Amino acid sequence: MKFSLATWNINSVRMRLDHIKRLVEAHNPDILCLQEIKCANGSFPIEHFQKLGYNHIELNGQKAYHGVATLSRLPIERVETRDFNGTGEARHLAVRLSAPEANGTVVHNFYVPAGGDVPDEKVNPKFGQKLKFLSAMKQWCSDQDNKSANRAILVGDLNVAPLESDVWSHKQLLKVVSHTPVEVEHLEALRNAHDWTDVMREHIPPEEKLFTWWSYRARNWRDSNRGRRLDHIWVTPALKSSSVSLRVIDEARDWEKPSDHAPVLAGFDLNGR
DNA sequence: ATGGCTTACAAAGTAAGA
Repeated sequence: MKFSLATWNINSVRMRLDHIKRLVEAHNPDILCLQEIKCANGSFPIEHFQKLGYNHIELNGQKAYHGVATLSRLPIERVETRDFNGTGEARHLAVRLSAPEANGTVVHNFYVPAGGDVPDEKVNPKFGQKLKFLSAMKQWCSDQDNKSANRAILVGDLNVAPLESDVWSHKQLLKVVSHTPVEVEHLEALRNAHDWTDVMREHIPPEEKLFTWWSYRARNWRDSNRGRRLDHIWVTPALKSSSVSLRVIDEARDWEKPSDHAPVLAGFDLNGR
């Protein structure tokens, strides 16, 4: 069973309908995982996605902030949404691929809290909440049974750039939220808690700079290239060899009134895996 | 100069993103 999946922090789904159409026309992902849809479920533009052929739609939205959506051409079943911080914010959605050949593969769509400006939980509660969210995710992974048999894909805006090559300047970002050592430690502990594979870095060597986000404030995002890799695609050990292609669709960052994140597109082949 | 911009919203200025 082959399929493609795109993950994209869309920064308001209603502002970006043309961009979604453009991504679909150019790359036609079978599954689309969106973050920061910034609308309640009732305001989600379902018809727009149905017209594009996404007839299987699961939402975890909230008004104005955050919110995730998973849209699929392949049949999916909603599994759950989890509130890792107990804040009531919409930051997770899990669905299962219904096809028997998928052997129960689950797709987790995440939007980890950004964490505010100051990387000190004593003066910035949002930073503490981000670390708490990552710790709760880690605990959830540790608690899973049958870790070697679990078939799961975890994608989304994890809001941490773990490697030196995941930011434009490791040295200059050590005290900037998203690349501080304590955040990287939390992300790595989470990854190790289920032995997740960082699919992007399976395809693109860790020596090579790789970004998925560029600030709106740069005069020319491509020339200054002060990016970070905040968006991720991970798989469980059972799916380690299932990822057959990967690309950051950075041209989307050049479209008119873009999201500050670019989509990440991955191809999977579950056959015999 | 990694904040210079962008978004949502009982709507003008806040809050939030990262």
